[in-house]
Amino acid sequence: MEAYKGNVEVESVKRNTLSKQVVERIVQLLNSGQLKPGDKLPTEMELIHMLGVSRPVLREALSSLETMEVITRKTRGGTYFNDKIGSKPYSVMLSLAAGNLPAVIEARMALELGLVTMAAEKITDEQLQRLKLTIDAIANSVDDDYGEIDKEFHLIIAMSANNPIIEGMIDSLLMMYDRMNTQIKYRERDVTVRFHTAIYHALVNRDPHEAFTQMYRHLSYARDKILKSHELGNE
Amino acid sequence: MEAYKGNVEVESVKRNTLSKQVVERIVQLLNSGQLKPGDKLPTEMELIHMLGVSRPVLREALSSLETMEVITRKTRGGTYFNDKIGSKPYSVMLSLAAGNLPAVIEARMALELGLVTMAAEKITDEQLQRLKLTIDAIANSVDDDYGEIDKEFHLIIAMSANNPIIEGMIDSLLMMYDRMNTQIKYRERDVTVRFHTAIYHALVNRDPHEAFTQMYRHLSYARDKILKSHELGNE
DNA sequence: TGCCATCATTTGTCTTACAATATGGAAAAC
DNA sequence: GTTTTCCATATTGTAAGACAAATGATGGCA
Repeated sequence: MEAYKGNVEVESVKRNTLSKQVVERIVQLLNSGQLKPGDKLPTEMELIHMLGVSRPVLREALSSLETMEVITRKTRGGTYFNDKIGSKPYSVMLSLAAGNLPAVIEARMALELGLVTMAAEKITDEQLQRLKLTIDAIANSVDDDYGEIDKEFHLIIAMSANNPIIEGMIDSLLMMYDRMNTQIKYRERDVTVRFHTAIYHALVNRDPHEAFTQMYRHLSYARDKILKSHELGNE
Repeated sequence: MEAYKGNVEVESVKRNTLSKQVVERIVQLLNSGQLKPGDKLPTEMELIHMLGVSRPVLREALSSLETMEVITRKTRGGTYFNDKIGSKPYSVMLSLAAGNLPAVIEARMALELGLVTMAAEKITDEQLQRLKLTIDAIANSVDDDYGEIDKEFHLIIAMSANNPIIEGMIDSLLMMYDRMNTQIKYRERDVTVRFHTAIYHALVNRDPHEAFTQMYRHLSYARDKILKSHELGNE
C-alpha cells in the first residue's frame, strides 16, 4: 500500500502493442549500425523466429515501416532498407493539419527561410540558370495562371540546399500549400517577378543574408495576403 | 502495338498493396473533410465491410497510421484521429540518416534559422524569461557539461514559433543531433554564452532579421567546428 | 550457347479462432 | 434515489494455417 501523493503521476501508460515493439527493434538495426540503408533485411520467417512473434504482428510492423518509406518489399525479392527518406509519409501526417491554413503557411515559410539560406551557400550554376528560366516564364506568361511555375521556382531553391532530410518535408508542404490555396487565384505577376528576381540575384551573389532578407520579404507579403483573404472568407 | 517513343515513360510501377490503398482511403477522410482530427473512425468490422478487405489487411493499414501517430487505437474504445502531428515518426524516418552527420547538422540549421525568424514575431515574455534562465545556467555552470541546457535553449525558441507541424521535426532532429554529437565534448562556454545572449536580445527586440543573423552566426560556427572534428575523426 | 519453361521461395491476402481489455449497463448496497 | 460494484459484451490484440501471386533461379532443350 502506498501513501497517497498529492500529485498522482499517472505514468503514461505505454500502449505497447507487439507490432510497435517490433518496429522499434527493426529501427534499432539502423540506429545501432548493424544494418545500413540499402541493406537487405532477414526474411519474414527469419524475423518471426528471431523476434518470437506471429506473422500478422511482424507484417503489421513491416507494413508500418513500408508506409513510412523506411523499407521496400518486393515479392520474392525480400525486404530492403531504403536509401533516402521519402516524402509521402510527410503528406500523410500533414493531413492532420489540413484545414489549418495558417500553420501550413508558417511551416512552409520557416522551412523556406532556412533553405534559401543554405541554398545561397550551395546552389550550382545550372540551378541558377533554371531559376532564371522560371522568372522569365512568369514574366512572359499571358494569363495569371503561373502557379506551377511559381512552385517550380521555390522547389529549385529548396532542392539546391541539397539536403535529403528536408527535401521530403518541403515537397509535401508545398503540395499541401497549394492544394489549400487553389481557390485564391488573384495573382500579381509584376510583384512576383520583382520578388523572385531579388531572390535570384542574392543567390547569384551567394549571399545568405540577402537571400534570406529577400525571401522573408516575399513570403511575408504572400502570407499576409493569403491570411487576410482567408479571414475574410471565414466570416 | 504502340510506336516506340524515345523517352520510355516507365510509369512508376505502383506497388499497390491493398493495405497501402486502405491507408490512402482513410487519409482521404481527413483531406476531404469528411472527418476531422479528434473524430472517431468506424470500427474495424465496419471498415472491413466498407472497404471490402480482410481484417489483416485493414489492420496493417491501421497499424501504419498508428505508427505514424495519425490515429490512436484503444482496446474496446475504438479508433480516433489524433489532434496533432507526432514526433516519433520523424525519429523513425531519421534513422535512415543516422550516420549522415552533415545532413543532420544542415537540416537542423535550416530548420532553426527559419524557426528563430518566426519566433521573433511570436515569442512570449514568459518564454523570453525562460531563455534568460538557460543562459544564466550555462554561464554559471561549473563543468562544461551543459549540453542539456544548451538543447533547452534551442528548444524554447523552436517551440515559441508555436507551429504544430514543425515541432515534431525539430524535436527529432535535435534528438538525433546530440545522439550523434555525444562524443564531441569540448565545449566553449564563453562563446556559447555570447552567441545565446545575442540571439536572446534580438528576440527581446522582436527583430526577425537580427535574430536570424545571430542564429546564423551561432549555427555556422558550431557546424564548422563539428564538421572539422568529424572529418578528422574519419581519417 | 542461348532461350524457355518449370520450380521454389518470398511476399500478399484471407479465414478463423481466441485472448485481453475497457466500456456501459444492470444489479446490489447504502 | 444515488452510488458503487460487477459482469456481459463489444472492440481491439494476437495467433495459426492456408492459399495466391509474383519473381528470381535452375535446369532442360534446341
